[in-house]
Amino acid sequence: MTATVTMRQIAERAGVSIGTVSNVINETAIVRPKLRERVIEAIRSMGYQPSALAQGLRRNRTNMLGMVIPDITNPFFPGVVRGVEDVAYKRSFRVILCNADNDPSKEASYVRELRSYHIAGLLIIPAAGADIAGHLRAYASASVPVVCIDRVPDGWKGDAVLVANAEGAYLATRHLIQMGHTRLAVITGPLKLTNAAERLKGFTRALNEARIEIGPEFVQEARFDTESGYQAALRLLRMLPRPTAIFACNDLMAFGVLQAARELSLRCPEDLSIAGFDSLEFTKFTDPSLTSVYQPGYQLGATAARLLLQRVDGMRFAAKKVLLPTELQKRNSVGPPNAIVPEGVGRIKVRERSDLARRKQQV
Amino acid sequence: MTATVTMRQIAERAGVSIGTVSNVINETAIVRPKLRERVIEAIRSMGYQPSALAQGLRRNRTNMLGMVIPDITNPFFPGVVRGVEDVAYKRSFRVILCNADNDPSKEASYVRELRSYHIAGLLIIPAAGADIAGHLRAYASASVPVVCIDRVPDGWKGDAVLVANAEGAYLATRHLIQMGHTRLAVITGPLKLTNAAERLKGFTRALNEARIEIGPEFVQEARFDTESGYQAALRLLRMLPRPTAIFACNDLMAFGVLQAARELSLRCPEDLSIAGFDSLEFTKFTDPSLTSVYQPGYQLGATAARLLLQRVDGMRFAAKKVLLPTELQKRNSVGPPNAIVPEGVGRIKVRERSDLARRKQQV
DNA sequence: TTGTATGCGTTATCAG
DNA sequence: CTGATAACGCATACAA
Repeated sequence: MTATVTMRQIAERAGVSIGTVSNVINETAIVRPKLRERVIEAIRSMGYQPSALAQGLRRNRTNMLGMVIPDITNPFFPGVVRGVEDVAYKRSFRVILCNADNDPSKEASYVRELRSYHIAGLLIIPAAGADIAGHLRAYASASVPVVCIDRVPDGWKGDAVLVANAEGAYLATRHLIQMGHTRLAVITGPLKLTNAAERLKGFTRALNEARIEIGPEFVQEARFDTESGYQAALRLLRMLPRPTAIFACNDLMAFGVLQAARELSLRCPEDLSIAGFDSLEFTKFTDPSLTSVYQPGYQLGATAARLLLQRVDGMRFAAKKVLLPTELQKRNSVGPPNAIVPEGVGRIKVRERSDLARRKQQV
Repeated sequence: MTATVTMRQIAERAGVSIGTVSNVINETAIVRPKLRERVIEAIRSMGYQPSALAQGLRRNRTNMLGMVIPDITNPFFPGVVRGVEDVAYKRSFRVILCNADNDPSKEASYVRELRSYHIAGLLIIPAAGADIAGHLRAYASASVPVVCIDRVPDGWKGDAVLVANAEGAYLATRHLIQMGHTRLAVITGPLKLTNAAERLKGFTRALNEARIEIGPEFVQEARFDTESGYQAALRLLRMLPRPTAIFACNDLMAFGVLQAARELSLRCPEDLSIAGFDSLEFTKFTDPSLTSVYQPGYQLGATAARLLLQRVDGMRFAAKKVLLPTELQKRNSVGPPNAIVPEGVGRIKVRERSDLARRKQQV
């Protein structure tokens, strides 16, 4: 039942006024060294810690950042969260993490509610089909900055940090084409998401450049998770003729494709080439290891947090749209169609450095 | 520059006193229907939302839960966090997520600081070597409940939700022994962590029961990450005679073993059997798929959150130590030593249901 | 049943 | 430089 120690008690102990204590703590005025010492000593000995609540109420702003994400169990997001948190921590900001669970109403409720905490800023990876832009503008009009990550809701004109989705998808698709594939299929994410739409664009551009045409049934929309990727792959692989290569627009769905291929006894890459997007740590351990487009999750979060904190610091500049590069990482799930794997194209044996270590170094 | 709307404005708009508004919101007194309607209408039309800060300050408690974890990018933890968050959300509690980064001082600083937010309760997965029990007791003496998850710091006598670590390790080891292995090695987590120590105990017990003795060099301590697992595996696999089976005390380290084996051109399971712990979603996609001890991460978090909220609700009972069951999941990384894989023991082909779906269903 | 007034722990403004 | 004192937005005891 230790009562929390307040400024008042510090003031009494140090024999000064409460205002002086505040001045010492916030260096908001010069305090005579003698008093200053006494105050500091009192704070130390009594283990005083300012109430973040009272501070927030008074200052009308806290040191909390809100972060709303679709689902922390999607393995792409932890890295993003970590990037945010590391940057925030260094600047003494804390993160309230909210899983919108891909549910627009839950997302809206989080976004609305976070305002009541007087957060200093909001980071959001918008859910599919969410009509959230209005809520976000409410922040702007209360001068609480918002930065969108990874995707952008309809009608969003503010800051955003994204990756080169179209470019990455283009590279992956071109790679498949260069390996000789012409019957290519794609499994997209929910096309309402800007990143999913962009990836499809990249895929299509590569096809157009190579003058390859595919039927609409070779474009399957799924939900960025393993299960829906698996289902989509089953649909594709039961078609006749079936595709010789599938570009899955994220790794989870690519895993689903892997699983479907395995069940249908299709060898990868001999019978089916698979490329993914994300290049998660695990892609190098799958059977076969997965060729995938790397996107810098940690950097995405860290960059967004830095941008947000600039706004929090009051910096004014035109809405920024930061685009982080993607990069095709070739592994073993892609090969020529229906052919013996040529010498040297097969197993790639690399000792990769831990991605996290690499990413953190770049912060 | 929309000023936030306060109770006072609602009161004016509805033509009542601020106290009445409060009474309507909190149902803390019966309000005449007519006034009540006016207040509710005012709240709706003005988009009023109570300040969580002011409420917290006044009530001396918020609806935030603190959650301190070692590192969200360790793929075991997101499920735990998700379990916590789902339970918390349903009860209208929010989660402040803190990555201690396996750094005891960062952990301590988070734990100390969270108090200043007047959180309703604290959930913590303690870091290795952290002398945090004292800080946690400070919560108890301020009657803020604390529940430890997955591990327990030295000297912790309070609530905890753990898994049957020793039992799981015992099962995995016995399985290896039953396959005929006698030169078994183990790669443990940091032995200061109770869960790591428990897993080693289970391993040892299985060995003792089978009257198998191994040299101390076959017990390698690592850090629960892929890299340290990889290094430990290299040390083990360069020994003569080398182990025919390695039990890695979590899946990340098992992936490291897989990588080391691959580099040394050892076939798994023919030349080396590998068992892990966690049974992450990905274990079924690795090459070969990984035999591993499943621990219910989502349930771990959900259970801990429920226990914590009972305390938050003021329930009094003796400190509880909840033990969730573990379960050996056999896949393809374990086989008999130096032998042809017998018929039927080899490839396992199952269409497993998504773990997340299963876990959520159990909430 | 409703209104008024006080205080939660700070910060910030002003006299002194 | 330092000490009172008034908010910040809300809950609550008490008066009406």
